[in-house]
Amino acid sequence: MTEPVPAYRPMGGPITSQLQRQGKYSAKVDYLAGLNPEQREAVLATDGPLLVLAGAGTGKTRVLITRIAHILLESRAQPWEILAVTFTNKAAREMKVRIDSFVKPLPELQWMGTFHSMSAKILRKHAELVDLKSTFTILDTDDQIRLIKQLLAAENIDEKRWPARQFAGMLDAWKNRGLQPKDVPAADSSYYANGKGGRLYHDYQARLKALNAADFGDLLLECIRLFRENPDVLAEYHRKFKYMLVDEYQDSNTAQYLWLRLLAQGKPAAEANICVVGDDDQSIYGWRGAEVDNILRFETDFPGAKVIKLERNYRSTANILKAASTLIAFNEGRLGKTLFTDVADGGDLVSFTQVYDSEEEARTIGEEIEQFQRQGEPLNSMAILVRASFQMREFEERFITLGLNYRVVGGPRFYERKEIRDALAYLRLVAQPADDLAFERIVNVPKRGIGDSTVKMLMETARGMKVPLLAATRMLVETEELKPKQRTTLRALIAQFDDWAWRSESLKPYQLVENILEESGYTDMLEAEKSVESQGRKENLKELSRSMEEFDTLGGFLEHIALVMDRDSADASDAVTIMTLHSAKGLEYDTVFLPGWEDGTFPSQRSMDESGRAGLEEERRLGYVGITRGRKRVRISAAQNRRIHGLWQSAIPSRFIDELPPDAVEVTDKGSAYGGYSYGGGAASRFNKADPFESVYETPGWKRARANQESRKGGGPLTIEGELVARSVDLGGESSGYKLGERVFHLKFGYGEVIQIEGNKLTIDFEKAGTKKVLESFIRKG
DNA sequence: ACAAGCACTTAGTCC
DNA sequence: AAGTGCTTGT
Repeated sequence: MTEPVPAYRPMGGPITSQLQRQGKYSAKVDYLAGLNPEQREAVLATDGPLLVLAGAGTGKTRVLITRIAHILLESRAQPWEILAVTFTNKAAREMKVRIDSFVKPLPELQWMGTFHSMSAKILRKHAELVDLKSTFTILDTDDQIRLIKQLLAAENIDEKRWPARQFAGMLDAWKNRGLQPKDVPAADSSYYANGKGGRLYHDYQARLKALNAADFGDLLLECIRLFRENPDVLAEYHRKFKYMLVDEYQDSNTAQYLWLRLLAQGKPAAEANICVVGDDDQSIYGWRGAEVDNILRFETDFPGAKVIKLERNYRSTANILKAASTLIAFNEGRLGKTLFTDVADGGDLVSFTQVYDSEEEARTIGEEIEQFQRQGEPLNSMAILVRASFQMREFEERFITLGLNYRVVGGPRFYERKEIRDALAYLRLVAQPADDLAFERIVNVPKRGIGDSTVKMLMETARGMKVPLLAATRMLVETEELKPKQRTTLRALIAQFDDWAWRSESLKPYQLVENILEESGYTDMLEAEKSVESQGRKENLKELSRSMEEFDTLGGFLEHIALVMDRDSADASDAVTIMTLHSAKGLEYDTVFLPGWEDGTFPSQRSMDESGRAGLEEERRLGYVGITRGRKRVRISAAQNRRIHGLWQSAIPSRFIDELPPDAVEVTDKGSAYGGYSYGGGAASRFNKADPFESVYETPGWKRARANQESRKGGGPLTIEGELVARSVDLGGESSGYKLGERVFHLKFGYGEVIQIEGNKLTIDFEKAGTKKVLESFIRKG
């Protein structure tokens, strides 16, 4: 394994220019120096399949980058012949930047990016082979939901009983598993809306084609279909990609796995130049369909694959590593890596603090941050990592009062704001006249007097003539069918769009959007509002236009926003970072705060309810990810009281606290003075057998999950049975389960008497609350 | 066509 | 506590 190290190539001089002329690269530094033997081996083993199991902070990214640099410097491949897939755009961007410090000239790695963006790129080239045009729109979750709602309405499916979100979730799961409509198992497809699930999927796909659109899942799925149905296209990419690298392989789902395998098939499995890097202990996307099994079976898929483990941690102190290792050891079925460090000094103990409520938590952390700041620590070296984004607000509010500079990563998203989405809808419709979802969104924004009935007429015409809404409108305004007022309005709107489309050829995207906002009356609408909010909206739109300046084409910009939903990445100011544990993966900070370690919040109750033990283990890995982000200091806290859905709930510290090693953790309890739950034995309390939550698997959530699983095993598709029962309860209509004059009880309004029945809606004269119209499902017999 | 008011829901993590 | 979507009133 000690292969000879290539000689250091000096920079500058005639050699470099000669290399450059040949399209070759030279090293800026001795890039192999400083790598440990395992890392070096992982860099040099360029040919044949390679699995790198890299624990947190073991220099995984460095290995990937050095490996790419090595391939380029050895002239084994050109930049465009290297496919490097990451899971986040952040990771891709970071790698591009870091490669700059190794190699010159800066190679243009056009095939480095997320699975989704690489797939989109391939799909645009061959769109017509999967019934799309190369200008297809990428739908986000919001568009997806609206589309599903339309389908549900068309099928007369009650959206109350069968929420669109639920179907979106199922669609997502199918697509993550690489299933086309025809592949969906019968049990799955019969689950939703009394067996309409499968057909809805089919209809949904048909609608996407009509809209010339693809959702996130399609980007991969349609790419897979493209490869399968067009061997010649696939062969083209086999020839193209000489080396493939995959980061965070433990997070790949089945569709991504299939996608990769198709691309790797250009050579016999044992000769495929594919390198995957991952850490089973950091698998935190199971809910998104990630299959840890992918990493476990790599050696089977690629026989003779070399496996290299990276276990030497360069990031954290011994105490932090000990805390993380002890916690993760509670999981079963690991590949079993053990992180170690050479540094003798253990460093600061990991701290655990209990506070009274989330407000005090924000206050305490704010004070600590200010203290570190006074000691000369830059704010950039500190981060607060939360389980769920609703926890962020409290910190933001506190930091605003303190005047503490902070930055939120992946919080309330810029591109999901209403005004931004409106502006984007205008742009989408200009770029893509078949984008009916965009048309519907803006046809009456700002208000033009185009109401539901007019829109309905447009939609009927569009459906009848099988053309997009914009085209249907274009025709309708030439007839007598519309009322004069609407006809004039729509005719003007069409003319505007034609004009914008024309101008989009010559104007830069940011100029176009400014014109559109001005001419559509959107800016005037905000002016007229005069509210504090509308001021902020105008600011956001300016920000949008600014962020568009770097784009030369409208299509390029729209692609960017669909796939790259992160914002102000270029903010250079010194600020504390607030983000979720999920988006923190791959990052590191000197000081890391981990608030909200309360049972139910973290580990999340829903995760445990839905996925039982597997869910709990994924939460534990999330904890492991959180702790291992810290270089010098990790400060965990838990609130005794937290407000959830506007109600105060008391909470006990996370069970994970009990799984931390007592000798690496220091416990300070700020909350006990207020009474309430008093935390007993510090990190050592896991030895206290009297603790009712001592066993992880006896908590209410776990019991519930287990009960669910039992019933599932019980036989037959649980879902059909469950549904049939539910339906027989209220076949609704006139045969409501209630009679006029009957005494009933409502959770919120108390007792009352039924005075009118319309289907599942009952009018009830409540004793205290007066007469209300209430859904049947919210009352019970009194 | 649109605004206001009300009942009911919602807050899990991301490309 | 804040947001959605439905119903009612203008």
